[in-house]
Amino acid sequence: MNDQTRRGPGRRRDPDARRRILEATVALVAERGYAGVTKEGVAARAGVGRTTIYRWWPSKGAVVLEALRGIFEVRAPDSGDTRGDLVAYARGVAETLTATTYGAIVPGLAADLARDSELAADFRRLCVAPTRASGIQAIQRAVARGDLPEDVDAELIIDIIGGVVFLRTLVTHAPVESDLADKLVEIILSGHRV
Amino acid sequence: MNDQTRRGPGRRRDPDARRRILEATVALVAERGYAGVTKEGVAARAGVGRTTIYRWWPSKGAVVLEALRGIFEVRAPDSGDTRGDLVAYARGVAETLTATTYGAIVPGLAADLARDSELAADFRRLCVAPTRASGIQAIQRAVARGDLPEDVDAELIIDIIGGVVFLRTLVTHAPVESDLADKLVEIILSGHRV
Amino acid sequence: MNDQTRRGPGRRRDPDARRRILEATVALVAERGYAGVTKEGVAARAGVGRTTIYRWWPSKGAVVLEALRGIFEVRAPDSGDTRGDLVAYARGVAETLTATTYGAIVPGLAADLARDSELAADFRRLCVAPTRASGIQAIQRAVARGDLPEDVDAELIIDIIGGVVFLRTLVTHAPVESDLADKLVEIILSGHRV
Amino acid sequence: MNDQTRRGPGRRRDPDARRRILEATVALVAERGYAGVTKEGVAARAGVGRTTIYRWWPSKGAVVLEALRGIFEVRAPDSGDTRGDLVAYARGVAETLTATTYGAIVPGLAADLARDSELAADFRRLCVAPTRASGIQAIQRAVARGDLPEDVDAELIIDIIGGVVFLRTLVTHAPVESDLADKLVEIILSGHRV
DNA sequence: CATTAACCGAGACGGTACGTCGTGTCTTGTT
DNA sequence: AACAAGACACGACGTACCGTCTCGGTTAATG
Repeated sequence: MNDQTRRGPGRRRDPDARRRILEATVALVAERGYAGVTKEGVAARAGVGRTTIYRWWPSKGAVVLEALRGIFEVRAPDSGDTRGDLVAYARGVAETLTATTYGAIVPGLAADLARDSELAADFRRLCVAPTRASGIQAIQRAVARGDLPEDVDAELIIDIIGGVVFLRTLVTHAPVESDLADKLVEIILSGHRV
Repeated sequence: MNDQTRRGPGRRRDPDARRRILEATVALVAERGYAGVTKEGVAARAGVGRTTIYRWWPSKGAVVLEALRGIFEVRAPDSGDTRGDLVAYARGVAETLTATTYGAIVPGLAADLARDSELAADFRRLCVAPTRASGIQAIQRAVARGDLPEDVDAELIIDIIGGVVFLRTLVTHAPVESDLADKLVEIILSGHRV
Repeated sequence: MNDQTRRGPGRRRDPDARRRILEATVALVAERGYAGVTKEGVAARAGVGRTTIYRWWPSKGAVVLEALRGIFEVRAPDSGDTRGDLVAYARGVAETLTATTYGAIVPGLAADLARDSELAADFRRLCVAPTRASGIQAIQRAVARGDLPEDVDAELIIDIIGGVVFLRTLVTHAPVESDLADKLVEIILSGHRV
Repeated sequence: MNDQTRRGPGRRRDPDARRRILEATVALVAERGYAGVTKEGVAARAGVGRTTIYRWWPSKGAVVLEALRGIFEVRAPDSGDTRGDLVAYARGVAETLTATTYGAIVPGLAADLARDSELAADFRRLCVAPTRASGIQAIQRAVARGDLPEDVDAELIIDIIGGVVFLRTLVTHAPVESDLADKLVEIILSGHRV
């Protein structure tokens, strides 16, 4: 989020302070969930002045995002087997979304995203886009292989997979069964039978 | 949510106070979004003591839920045309989720749902269940008509429709195109071709 | 500063909280001087929410004023001996102004008075006026007795006494000798010899 | 306060930086009063690093003192007329103390003087002593002339003049009437009638 | 018909967190 | 060596809400 370029003379940013802040954030999210994270608490836990957080991040969401962006990563394999690749992708999405930390973050974060479009853009860029891109590539490979029609709406397929898991996790709190991935991929492939 | 049984001698609940609270809540949600609603603000706007809110609702989410549950209602038509009915349902869902008020509420509310399972249960019961039930009935009629196989996973179909719209509205902030409903229903019906 | 009149229904002001606040203020002034008093510190010491202080006093100066107004009290005796009464008054003023607590407060308080005219008015009304009035009465008795001319400027005499002590205490930090009162009164009486 | 001698190799003190700091201080005192002057603000206004201020002055009071010491200067004339000289001196004191800038500084500065004895010493040496010395000389000339007795307490007379004006300006906020100087000198001279 | 208790408005209270400002110390690179 | 720039930990500020609590009033069924 911040590069290491110089910015005129003066004391440089202290990488240790930033590290402690991010670690404290991770710990607090794990312990108390997104709502339980406060700048006050992070600063205290990190042994850092509250001002330092304000200096580098505009909002709580931004800190959490940077601290936890690593967890939002799913990659579709490239095995040559369309069904297998898509199922693996769907399973990855389901596992990530139902994992403890993710569940502790996303609902609260989503609320902030709705009010902070810059944060939302960062979230999409850092967390959503790479995963989606990986899924879309898998679909494009399937098209190349002739397993899906050329005019397939890859975005929509990705959204179907993500949407169902997202909805069940965050809204209906319905279980994400182990065979959900298979069922979804079955419908998607059948629905696009060439 | 509240019965009208007597409760000994003394004054009964003042329906006017409740009404003013709910109206103030609606107004505040519209003006400032879910996060902008506070018990303090509602009480002030409603000309009501803060205590009165505490007396009748356990949380801000509960007030908002009661004040706005009416907006969460989609019903699938019963025209005899499976595709038409499902498209109408999908369009209804999309329109509701993209409507101003809904967008102002759901992200914040979802954050509270994640921390308050009672509120989550109420939300599902009052807002989610009726809409889902209507969609499921439409699917059951399609099965009866022979348009969908008997072993169709109706829940999953409903979740596909809701999930895509939900995801795009709240997370990816992607546009919900006018032909989304058609595309979704096409995939679903093709994916279950008997 | 606040009377005990009703102000509509509701929980009444808690006299215990106010008492604890004022006591903590006195203690902090004694320990650390006026500049060492902070609302934060008072609240912590008094075991009180910071808000409670903000509710009842508009500024730190106002709290200190209420907590310590008792110390600003000098009364001229009425012995029938003009010189004796005035000397006693001057000695009282000198003793008060050189006393520990007073010295710890007044310079800092004076700085606030310069920026807060309401506070300044309260200070004059509560702390300055009664003492001055007592001195002026002594002068009027002297006039009645024929010890001072009828057209004497009583205010000026009071200000000479107070001014010298004030100046030495706060600005020049010069000692206030034990015979200062006698010398001052001598000059004043000689200067108005009838 | 600082000489221009060399001090080993390296860059010498930048007189321009000092000048800019003092000018910025004067401007800020005029605009916002003593309390409105901050090291941060001075540095920003002067286009100077905050460190530079710390290097040369130990406290805000010291900067203000150096920036504004010129305004604290009253000199008694030497006309040969005792009454006239003393009245002129008293008028000068009154005018200085009631002048805008002075009023903006002294109350706040006095608060700092009470806590910083070094600053207090500097203040007395630079601002108070010369003016007092001038007044005392006028009194000594009066004694030489036979207008005042030999054992007159010159310090006390100076303090009477300064004290009354000081008290009215800073504490009672009473007006300093145009004939105050005459009245004071009248009392003083009558009080020492030889 | 008087009692009486539930309900209501108002708001005081101890708190938590916010975002801002200033402080004094420090570090870095430039002149 | 002096300087600008500014990062850092810290402390205090004034504000906004929170959840709990205590009042005095109103009101309507019950005794």
